[in-house]
Amino acid sequence: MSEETKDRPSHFIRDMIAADVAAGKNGGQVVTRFPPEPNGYLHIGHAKAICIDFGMAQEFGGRCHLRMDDTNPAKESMEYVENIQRDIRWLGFDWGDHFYYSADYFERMVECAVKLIRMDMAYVCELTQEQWKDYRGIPTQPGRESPFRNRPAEESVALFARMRAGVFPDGSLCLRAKIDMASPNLHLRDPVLYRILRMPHYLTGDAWVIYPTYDYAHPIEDAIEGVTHSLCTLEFEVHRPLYDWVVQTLGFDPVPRQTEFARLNLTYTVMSKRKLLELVQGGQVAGWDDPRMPTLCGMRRRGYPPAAVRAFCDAVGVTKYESLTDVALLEHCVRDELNRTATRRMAVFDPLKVVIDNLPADAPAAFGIPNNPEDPAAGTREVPFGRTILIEREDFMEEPPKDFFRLAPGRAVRLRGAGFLTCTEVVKDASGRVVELHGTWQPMTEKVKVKATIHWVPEAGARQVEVRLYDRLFRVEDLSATPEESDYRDFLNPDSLKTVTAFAEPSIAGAQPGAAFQFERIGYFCADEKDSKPGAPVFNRTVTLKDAYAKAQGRR
RNA sequence: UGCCGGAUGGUGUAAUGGUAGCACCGCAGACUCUGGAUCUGCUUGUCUAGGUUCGAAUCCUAGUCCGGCAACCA
Repeated sequence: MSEETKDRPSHFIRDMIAADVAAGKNGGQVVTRFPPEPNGYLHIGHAKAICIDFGMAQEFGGRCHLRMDDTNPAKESMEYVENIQRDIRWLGFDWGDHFYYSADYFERMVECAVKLIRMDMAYVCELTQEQWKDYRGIPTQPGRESPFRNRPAEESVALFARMRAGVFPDGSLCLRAKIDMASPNLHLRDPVLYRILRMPHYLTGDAWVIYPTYDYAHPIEDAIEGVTHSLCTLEFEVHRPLYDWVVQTLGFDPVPRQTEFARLNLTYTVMSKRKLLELVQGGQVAGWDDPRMPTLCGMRRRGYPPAAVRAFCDAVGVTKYESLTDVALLEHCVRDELNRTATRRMAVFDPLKVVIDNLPADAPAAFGIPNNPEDPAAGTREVPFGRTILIEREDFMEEPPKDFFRLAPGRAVRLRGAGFLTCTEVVKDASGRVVELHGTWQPMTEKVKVKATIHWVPEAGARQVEVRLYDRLFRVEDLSATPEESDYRDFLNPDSLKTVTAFAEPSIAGAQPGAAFQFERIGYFCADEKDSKPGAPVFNRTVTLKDAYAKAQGRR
């Protein structure tokens, strides 16, 4: 076990693999796989699976294959394949040379199918889907055997060959396993192995008109690749007997072993490729990589560091309990990482002008302020100072309550990295709105006793930047507990995006796309990787900073 | 009411017959050139009922509740 993972709490899958390795199973080898279907983008739920699949292999000195589970050409495409690869690399995992497609094995799967037929373990069935529904039976009652179940093997072999040759229309015939029509497990009631489907496959084009089903293809793929531990989510639990039937009946040795764990659910979001696709197509979000999306590309654009996502996946654990994880845990992991790594800058979102009346001629024209107080190695940057500065409007109150520590008439605060400011005069317009403050400045050497430090920006040289303030996509915590007759889209948060203009210190102009910042006292932001232009970055709010004062206000 | 699986504070997760712990959230305080971070402390939990045992979250029995399964989807 590697250093990095040694002190992590264990879970049942790690324990199982450790026991297998200790027992010398598979020669002590650990081979896992992550098998996405390329019909959508990867989301945070997949991140959990990726961390488990790749993480277990890494931890036990094995390998993890990346395999496109592309046995249904209907919704699959190369665009998805490429983005899946990019997102996994971004998350920090590498499959080396072990990249595969289910389509790689199509020919081999046909050979296996013929073998099954000749073993009298499969047959070509001519029942329509309607008829089959009737033959299959229901959970509480056994099904009936197909009239085609006992046709001679060679007849099935011939029909199967003609199926492949495109002699029959879509859906008219199929190849079924011959297992047990009375099984209490529906998946064992002569499941379909191959269906006829005239649909171009993004990889094989129109080379095939028959496609294997997941239940048949997956175990064969695992077995061919030498996968030892086939880890998947709970909904495949009832498929496991079929998985085992396939690899055992075909005589693979050794056989891969399937183990299931609970998928990840997060509060305030949906985690289904179908729904995410609908949001994209319906225009409720700007695309798969909209920063509000729980997709990996959305989180990247939002500014979530991959290390934070990995830390989160470690933190949620691995069990068979279908839980709903509080998104606050994810946000905690993001803050934790960004606090250590993000470059500090100052930006004022709702400016209030302050004129310093006593600024001496020899006052510093700029201050060197640390880029990251948590990391001295990050150095400092120069922030120009001058007679007129901008402060946050909410950092001033004309009549402050007792628990407000910031600027007020006659009161002093520290200006971040730039000495002290005392408010001497409040200027209002005709409507009584405060439009300007006057004050006096004292250098930091004077050690004025203050209870707060506020951020500021020099009026001259301040850069106006576009900032997108993102909030949760949905208004309700648990979308699965929503009324039956409602649609998840009814619960979209109308305030999930607000675009504002902020005034930032001059150095912000040099922000590189994708770079992470903390705007002090406000939150973490990243320069948008798509919309930023040289010298004119656009920012996405990653997550706010905690704000104890605002929280206390909310309680009042 | 068939099969498979699951239930530990508000949330997530440990403890595998021997002091129910950790993290997040929340609350309180200390500290602080970010009302951030950090540090300290606190509240809250073994689904129910029986049983085995010196001792049960853990083992047994019977219930309850929740999730999944009846695509030629994955």
